Amino acid sequence: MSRVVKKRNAEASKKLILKNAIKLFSKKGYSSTSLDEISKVCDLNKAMIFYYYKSKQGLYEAVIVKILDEICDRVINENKNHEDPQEELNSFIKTFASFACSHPYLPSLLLRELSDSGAKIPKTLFVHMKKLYMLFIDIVKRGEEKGMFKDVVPMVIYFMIIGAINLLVTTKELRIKAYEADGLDTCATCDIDEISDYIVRKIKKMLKEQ
Amino acid sequence: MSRVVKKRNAEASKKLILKNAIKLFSKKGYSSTSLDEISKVCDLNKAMIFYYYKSKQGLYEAVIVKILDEICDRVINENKNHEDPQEELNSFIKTFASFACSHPYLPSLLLRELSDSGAKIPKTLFVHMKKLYMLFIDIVKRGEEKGMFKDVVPMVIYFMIIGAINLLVTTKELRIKAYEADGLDTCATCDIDEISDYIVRKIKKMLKEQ
Amino acid sequence: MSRVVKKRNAEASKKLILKNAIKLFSKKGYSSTSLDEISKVCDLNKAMIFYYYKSKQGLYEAVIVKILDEICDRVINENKNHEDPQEELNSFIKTFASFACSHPYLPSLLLRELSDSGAKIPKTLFVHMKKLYMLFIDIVKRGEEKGMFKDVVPMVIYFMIIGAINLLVTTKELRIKAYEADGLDTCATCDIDEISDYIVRKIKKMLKEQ
Amino acid sequence: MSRVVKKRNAEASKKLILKNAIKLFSKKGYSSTSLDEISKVCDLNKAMIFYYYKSKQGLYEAVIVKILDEICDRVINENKNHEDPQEELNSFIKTFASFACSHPYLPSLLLRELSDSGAKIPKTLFVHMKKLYMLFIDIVKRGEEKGMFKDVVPMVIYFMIIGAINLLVTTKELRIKAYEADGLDTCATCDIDEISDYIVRKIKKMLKEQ
DNA sequence: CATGAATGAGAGTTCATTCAT
DNA sequence: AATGAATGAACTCTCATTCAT
Repeated sequence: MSRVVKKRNAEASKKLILKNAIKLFSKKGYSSTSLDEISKVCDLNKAMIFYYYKSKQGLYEAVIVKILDEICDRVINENKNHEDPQEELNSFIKTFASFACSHPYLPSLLLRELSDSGAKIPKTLFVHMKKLYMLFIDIVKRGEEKGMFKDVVPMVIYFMIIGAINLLVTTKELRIKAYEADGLDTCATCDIDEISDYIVRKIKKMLKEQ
Repeated sequence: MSRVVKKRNAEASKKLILKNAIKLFSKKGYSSTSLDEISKVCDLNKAMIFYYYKSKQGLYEAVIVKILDEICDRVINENKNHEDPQEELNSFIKTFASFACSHPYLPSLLLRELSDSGAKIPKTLFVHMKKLYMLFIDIVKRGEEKGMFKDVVPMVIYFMIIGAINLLVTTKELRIKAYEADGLDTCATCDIDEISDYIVRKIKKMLKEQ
Repeated sequence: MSRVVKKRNAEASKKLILKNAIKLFSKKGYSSTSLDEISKVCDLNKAMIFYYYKSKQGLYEAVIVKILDEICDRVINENKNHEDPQEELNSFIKTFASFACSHPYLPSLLLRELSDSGAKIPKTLFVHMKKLYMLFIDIVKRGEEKGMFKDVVPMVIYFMIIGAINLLVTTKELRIKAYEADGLDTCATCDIDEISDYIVRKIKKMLKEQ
Repeated sequence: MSRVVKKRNAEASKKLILKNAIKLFSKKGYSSTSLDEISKVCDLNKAMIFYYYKSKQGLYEAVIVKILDEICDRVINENKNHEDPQEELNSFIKTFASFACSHPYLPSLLLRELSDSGAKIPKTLFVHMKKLYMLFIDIVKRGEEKGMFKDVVPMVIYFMIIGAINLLVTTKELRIKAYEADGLDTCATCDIDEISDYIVRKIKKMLKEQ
């Protein structure tokens, strides 16, 4: 009956749980991820999850808040350096793309949550999702005022951008497989910078006057 | 102990299960949908699902194949009437959008599957997903050959189109809520025809030679 | 990581735990009361319960001993003033009833313990329960010797008295509800003095010689 | 991986579960009884309990209804033979006592439920408990009308009777132990008939005029 | 074809208890 | 004397799956 007692470092344990929860929830979705698994990966007792996050739902919300806060912060930060709305828009796209690529859980979580018949999304998530969209709206507004963007329906353009990037990131492996198997043109070898440059160029063309 | 045995022909029961499975899997996702629920909605015994579809996974694949086949057939059918690649592309977008709107399970399923760290997607599904994309590639190719489209990376454009439409359809309720709550510009009142017209216009602008 | 250590003298903390344990065990029973809850109500760390009372069972026994000691002391004290066995019996009944009423945990605990297939009752508890009964036997004996009580089987009479009082106290709310709902005659408005006067009168009639 | 499939007799399994649930809930109370234990005793899979009774609470209510219905039926049945309220009262007491003795779970369950801070008792239980009390009230009423009973507060008398009998039944083992250990007069050797005869005699004396 | 009884594995959650600090 | 981190076992409940009828 050897009872090995662990670390005893609250902050570390709490963070460890969150880190692994992000990974697993993104990979497998909410219901398919079990707390058993999370705790095993953390090498911590399952009860610790309840100790720190009250419930599975509580942990999940912590995960979402963490991820969305990070991407928002990053976008805001990058845009400090730009004054021109066009440049801001470019920066928005590139920042989002590179973040999505290096944190591939963001796209899957976003897609999964948004596809979960949206209306039931918990408030926390809702609020945090809005934040990112509002950053986008803001850029668009300023662009329109300066006469740089024409005929913009921000919701649709926003979904074109993040929809495409999200899908490109989450399907990466799949696209490689399809290319190897059937020689299908799936952009298998493009890296994220090429892709986001392309998107930037296309969106620019789309929004410019005339 | 009177046991009432329903007499229904086999085909009918099998179809009934598939129909309700489509509804429920789309609404709640794979793991959150229980076979108990599906069988109750069908007013059929749970064991029948195994009889016809072998397993939960088997039923799920049948669901996906059904949906993807339907959308492919629809796209092909609509395009019989067009000769011009630009018109074909427009038709592709509009057909997909209107189908997605009237079969709102398609977008959620597509997003969910694609966000499920794609590599594990079963072969059947894989094959069927490719079919739709190949229809798209085909249109693009012909457009390029005729010099109508320039600078096209089909995978990215494809994901822009279906990414945006999928997100717009699945977030419908959410966008209405956000509009009512905060007056946010979420395209809440646009109908799908306006939206797909807008997308058609923007994509056209994007692809036309300078 | 500032850790605020409460300074309270040991006795105070120990008593505080006992006090709240009495309340909670009586209200919800042994298994439905959690040490978490007790410690939260005390605003003390859960581990302190183990520090002072070794285990949940240990705390529970302390609770019971405390209660039974109190009621015994009270009965003994009140009877100092009486010489006549009949008056002592009356006093026993009234003291028990008024104590039960003002410490409503006594009846529930007694009933619960006695209904817990008695044989497993721990020794401490056993000893303390006997004490009260022996006070009763003593009164009866003297009454019989003086020829005042006839045909007394003390165990049965004892259970009639404390059985009735316990049930009346623990069912108070229930009886009010039943009266309000169905106009049932449940003695809903009687106060404890009327009731114990009635019991005294009836027991007297029961025991007096022909 | 030997999977032994059992009986396949619905009625039998359902009854078996109820039977063992009665035993265990009475012996250990609601929260201390685990469904694991019940299913093991039945040699049936735990899930069967949910299959037949939906939840632990559901099973518990079934248990209570069963017991209370049985005692009510028995009382009603025995009283068919009597016309005189005094005889009916005697019969009520004796029937209750002998039933309690041969179904010792009744007293513990009654005591436990009534001691559980009555107000939270579920409706089903509430209704069934009332039924027995109303049978009692009825007898008393007729006795008073015929001038046979005087000065009756039915709730108190009722609780004296069932309180005493319940306690005598549940403490049987305890009383024997106390007698053997300390020679205490605990009515250890009396059988239930002697006891109920004694109660009948005492209650009669209590209620008669003069 | 269809049913309902039965199962086993695992889910989220609670809780008494221990121990380093 | 007091704390909070950590544990393991148990609990209620769900679910995909099987099988006799």
